[in-house]
Amino acid sequence: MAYWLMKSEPDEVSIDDALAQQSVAWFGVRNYQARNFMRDAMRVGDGVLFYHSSCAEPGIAGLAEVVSGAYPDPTQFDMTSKYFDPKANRENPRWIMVDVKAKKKTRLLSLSELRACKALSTMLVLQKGSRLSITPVSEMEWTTILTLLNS
DNA sequence: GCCAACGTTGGC
DNA sequence: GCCAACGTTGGC
Repeated sequence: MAYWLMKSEPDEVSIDDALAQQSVAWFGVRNYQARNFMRDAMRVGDGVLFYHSSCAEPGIAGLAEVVSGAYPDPTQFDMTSKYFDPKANRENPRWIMVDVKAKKKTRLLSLSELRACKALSTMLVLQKGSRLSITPVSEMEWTTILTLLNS
């Protein structure tokens, strides 16, 4: 059992949008490191911190769970999609995704609050210049965040 | 909209 | 394999 932080732009898929669906297909990841995390390390049942990025109030907005293994992201083949990749082909897909099920909306644990918590200073998402949309979260970080959410 | 930081591309 | 140029991310 591992833990992850996954960024979503609430204008595209917010925690409310995700809760309204049975599960959310995490399409659109176009970074090899993030892809490799999904492909090589994620397992069904892993815990997910649902993070709102590129918005007025960035931060953790909910809890979710990985509910599928990795499979090809169809938007790479869709010429009308902004995620279309001309170098991808069906025989050898470049980009994959997983399905994520939102479990609950939490209070907004803002970026500033995360930064203020010393126990969370190791979080990859808080490192200077970090842009990865999917990052592993340690068990200690996960536990600390659950505690913060209940306080 | 700005801009720092990072990732990717492609010529050499 | 190097590295300049370009594109993207994402907080502010």
